Amino acid sequence: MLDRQLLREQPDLVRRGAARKGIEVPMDRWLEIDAEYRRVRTELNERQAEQNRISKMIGQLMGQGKRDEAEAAKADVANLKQAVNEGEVRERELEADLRELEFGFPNLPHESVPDGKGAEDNVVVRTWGEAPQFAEQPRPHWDLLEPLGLVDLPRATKISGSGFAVYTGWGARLQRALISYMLDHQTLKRGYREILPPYIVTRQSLIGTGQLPKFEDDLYAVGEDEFLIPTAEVPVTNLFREEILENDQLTMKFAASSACFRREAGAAGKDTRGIQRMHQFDKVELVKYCRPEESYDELESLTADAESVLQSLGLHYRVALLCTGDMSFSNAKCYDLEVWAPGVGNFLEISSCSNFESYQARRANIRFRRAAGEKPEFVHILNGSGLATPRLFAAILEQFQQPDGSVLIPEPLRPYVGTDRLSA
RNA sequence: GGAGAGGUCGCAUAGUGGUCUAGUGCGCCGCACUCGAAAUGCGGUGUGGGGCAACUCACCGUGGGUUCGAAUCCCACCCUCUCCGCCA
Repeated sequence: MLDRQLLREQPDLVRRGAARKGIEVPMDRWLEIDAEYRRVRTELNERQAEQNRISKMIGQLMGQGKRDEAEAAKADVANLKQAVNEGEVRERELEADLRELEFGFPNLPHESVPDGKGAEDNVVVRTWGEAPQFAEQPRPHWDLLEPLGLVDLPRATKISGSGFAVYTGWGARLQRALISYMLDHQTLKRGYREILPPYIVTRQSLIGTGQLPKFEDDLYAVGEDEFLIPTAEVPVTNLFREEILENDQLTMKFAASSACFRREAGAAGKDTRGIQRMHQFDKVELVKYCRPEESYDELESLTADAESVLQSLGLHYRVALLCTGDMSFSNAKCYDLEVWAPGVGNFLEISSCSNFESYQARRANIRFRRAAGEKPEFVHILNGSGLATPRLFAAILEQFQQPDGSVLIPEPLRPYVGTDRLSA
């Protein structure tokens, strides 16, 4: 959601920003309705004031026992009452029309975001580590999972359908270890507060973070108004919905692990092999609430926090700054972390670190007050995966596979997994 | 799931149809008094919207309704608490 003041006063800025994302917004239509809305509002305002005045007078007349005059005043107010009712209906319609249009306005890209059409125009801003060298062609993770007994995909399909994984034995243990390791890392070393959120949220929460009303088909519904979370971002960002925070509470940093559920309707073709794209997966999500002037510094440090997991495990990766054409609807700037998968022969997207500025805060009505007596302002909200487990799992298998078919566990992970090597 | 009680301005409370544009206490902010503080006194202290402004409108869990007028009456729903049932 964008600021109405901004839409009103700088429509060209909004139009241009949306155009950079390849979206044409109905700006003229919005301005037209807004003008009408304000006209109706002002007129309604005056009529309500008049009605209140007369009603108060009737009260006084009744108190003085002047019944006839009171009855006369009642007759006078009848027309006014009808006009007020009609005005209220009209106002509600216009307000709903405005909101509907506003849901279709994307967040505007930050000036530092490069223009572009799609993934090919993203800019790699840095690369960390070296790609491990192999004497022979390294195997993709889907060829390693079964021999090592880590995942049972056929049986997962049998019990749940395609797009699900059953982690077995050391695979299940590695999965659990990754989550514990990342949570410990982010909470103990990077200052995040741990959150274990519910996996089901209401429709209202999904509107707050922007998945609804546009992307209902991507979600698993478990009732009329309840849905499985597609990411812990949803419950964590909604924690402070409709609240006004104190200035000294900011910046707040949360690390939440959860299962994530995504239907991704019709997701045929891309990245379907192995465990790269699942309907259910685990993820540690980082969420920050901060003051507006700090959000771009916070984006850099959030990205660094997510990267630090990969660095601590010694995984080769790169960071891409997404271009306007590849970034999502509601963010203003976004870095993707891509981990090297030598078996697949590609970098896998393992984290997206985004600054939403006030876009989500405005939808979810999350504000803060700089000092007593001052007007509340919207906070800026950021989030990023830190990290998603299936692709991290896959990258570890591929980067640390050995000639004998075993996989070395990175040093810091060993206490969590309970072994230094996975072998058949 | 059943029965009962309840949801009012940060907190606590008052308010059962018309000076409620919601009172009072606490807290908070400002001012006065003071060398300073405490105490005391005075004033202020919610959110959103419209208007250049004076000002005004909406909001007493949410949504409807009755009425010239609703915190107050009616209907539906949500949530909290207590008890009962069921359950990991």
